[in-house]
Amino acid sequence: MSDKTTRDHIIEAADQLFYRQGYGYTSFSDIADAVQISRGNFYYHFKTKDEILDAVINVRLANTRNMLEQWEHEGKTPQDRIRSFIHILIANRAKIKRYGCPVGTLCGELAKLSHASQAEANKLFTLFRTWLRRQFTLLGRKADADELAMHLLARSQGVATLANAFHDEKFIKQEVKQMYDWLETVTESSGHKQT
Amino acid sequence: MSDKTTRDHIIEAADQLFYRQGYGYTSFSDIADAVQISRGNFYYHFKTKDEILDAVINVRLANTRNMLEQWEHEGKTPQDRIRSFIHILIANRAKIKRYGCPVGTLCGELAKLSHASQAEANKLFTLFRTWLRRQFTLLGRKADADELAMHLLARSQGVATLANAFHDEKFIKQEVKQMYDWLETVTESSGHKQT
DNA sequence: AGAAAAGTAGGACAGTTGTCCTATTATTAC
DNA sequence: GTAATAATAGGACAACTGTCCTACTTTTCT
Repeated sequence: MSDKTTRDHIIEAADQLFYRQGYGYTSFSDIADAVQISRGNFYYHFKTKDEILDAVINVRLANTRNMLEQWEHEGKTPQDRIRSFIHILIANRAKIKRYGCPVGTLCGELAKLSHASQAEANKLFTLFRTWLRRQFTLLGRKADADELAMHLLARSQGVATLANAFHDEKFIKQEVKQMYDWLETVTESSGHKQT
Repeated sequence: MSDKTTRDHIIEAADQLFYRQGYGYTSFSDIADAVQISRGNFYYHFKTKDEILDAVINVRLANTRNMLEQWEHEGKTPQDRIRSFIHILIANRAKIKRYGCPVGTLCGELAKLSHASQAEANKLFTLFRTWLRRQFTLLGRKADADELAMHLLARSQGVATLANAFHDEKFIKQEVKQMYDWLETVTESSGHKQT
């Protein structure tokens, strides 16, 4: 173990810093300091800042895929799996309170920057969207599966944004409970046709 | 009319640029160019960048207060007034698609920056929250008025975030319709419990 | 052991940032 | 009309940015 290369350490540090401070406010020096490496050496591993960003996004994409796959295996029913998604708000509530949602804040920042990697970052959203859509389809809501997926995604994003602004963890719990309830109603009416 | 001082023009330009590009990515030069003023003269009106930010936030606070007051007068019922709130997602859908929510993105950025004006910016959220809470109270939902207000705020934020990421206006309309429906259910159950 | 490759350090570079100063012009007050 | 004040322009300043180069050290391979 601990076979991580310097490159991996850089990506890891950048990942954290991009989340906590944002991409634009994180400098080469910040990352170099965190990894305890000289700024010169840095250039050996990454030519540009955009290259680091791409690497970070790719790592996040890989991690997300793994997480979704695990949920897929762990959850016996689509409801269980969707509950796993909702639960990340609880599991990460402390960080969300301080830094917001890693996906939402990154995509938001890159949008303002009109950054070239915007599309890549949005794939993180798409990953969740597609996965959720599949779960809702399995739930018998094929017709509005995507709508439901987007709805749930949006609610998660809203919760993260407000929890961050108001520094309020209790609000997260409050909303998560409502999301679980909402999921029940979706499940119940799954055979029929109702919202 | 057109009695706006140079100072006002600066604030106006900064307001726009902060929304479109974000606070951190907007430089003195950007604003000076927009107002067609030299960077040197700029310093005469604002000593620091933070001063401009504070001025912009104050203008936004004032505008928001006016807007809420207008809704208060226009709407005959609390339902009408809350509908006015929901409707801004529709009215501003083009800008939201491109730049996200002005309040949410600013607060998010300042949170990452740990900026001193964070609390001031959050007052924008509080303004909506308090106003919505009052409307829900008038609706007979005194007990959970704040909860409902936060819920609606969160949903708006989530819609804005995703509409921005996916560049999707149709999603806004879709969710707004659901929010109107949700408001109906909140309204219905209000009279029965208590008046 | 010695050669080749991989990794590291330190600093140069030009550009931009926010801040600040001074000289000059426009406006106002008496 | 002249003095005082307000407003503007242009540029200096140090600090920082991302990028890039070169010299040095460590590791790997034969």
